[in-house]
Amino acid sequence: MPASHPSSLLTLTTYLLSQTAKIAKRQLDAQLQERGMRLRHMLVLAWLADNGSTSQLSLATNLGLDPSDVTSTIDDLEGLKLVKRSIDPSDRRRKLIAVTSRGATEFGRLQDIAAEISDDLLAPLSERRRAALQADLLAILEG
Amino acid sequence: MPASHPSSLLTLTTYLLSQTAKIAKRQLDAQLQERGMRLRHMLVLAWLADNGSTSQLSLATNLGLDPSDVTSTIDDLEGLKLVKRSIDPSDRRRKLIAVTSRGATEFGRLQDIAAEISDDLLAPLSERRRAALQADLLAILEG
DNA sequence: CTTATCTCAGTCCTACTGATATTT
DNA sequence: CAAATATCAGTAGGACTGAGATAA
Repeated sequence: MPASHPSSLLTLTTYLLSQTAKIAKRQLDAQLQERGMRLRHMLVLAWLADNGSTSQLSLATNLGLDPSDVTSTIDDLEGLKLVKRSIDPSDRRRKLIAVTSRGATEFGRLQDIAAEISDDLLAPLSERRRAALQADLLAILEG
Repeated sequence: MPASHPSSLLTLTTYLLSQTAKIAKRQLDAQLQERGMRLRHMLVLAWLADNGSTSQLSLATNLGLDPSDVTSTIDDLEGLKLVKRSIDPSDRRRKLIAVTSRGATEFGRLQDIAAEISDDLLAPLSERRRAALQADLLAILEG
């Protein structure tokens, strides 16, 4: 965490983006760590919650993770009883990863935690500006 | 680079922040790499351009870098003839780091490059919205 | 036989730690 | 002697690579 910022970078929106993102990331990481997880574990849970069971490879490609990292991430989540591996009957090379009910409620908590961190961070902005920020970032990501 | 995003995270502003920041970071990193640098080298150049000569430790604390990393970063910059070390006469433990004239012009180029990346990324937004985004992010960082 | 999926061991790179030299 | 600054060697951890195992 920088104690100050080079003022010639403060006009650079991308610098500001990186700095604010870093703050949010750290806070969420800290919370996740207390639960034996990291960002990628939450990413996987989110994907599964949204899209249902999928193979590990599809998790890797969709989430931009390395397949070998997915293996260990699923290992961890399975150890926490948050997901479950099962062999895809239609292609027995694949393992279908599914969230357990415990995993679903845990992901719900993680969402709450993340939303709270987000709210805290955005506290200096009015409701209206938060919505605008949200929309703008989405537009950038899609652009 | 994720091929898609878990839709339940798209409502999370901090997630969007992280994703957009990641894109910008990658692009800048790629440009810097072609010049034998990384983000921290640019950070150091920016700080020195703004604040004049300082010790390595002050660079470390102000920029949130590890002192041992500052050593190697300055080594690199010195190798590129962009900065110069000299012993602080008033405290001979300290080394004062100063940008060379070549370092100053190089930092100018880096600013241009970074501004271009920033502009490209923000292209989907109107001028007005970009200004608002800029202001909002600053407000968050100060908050 | 070739390809796809998952796993694992090993490698590379980065960040950090601890120790040292020098000066205050 | 104790504290501050810079350096460097070593360590720990993460990300990625390549090869192996199983199945299609």
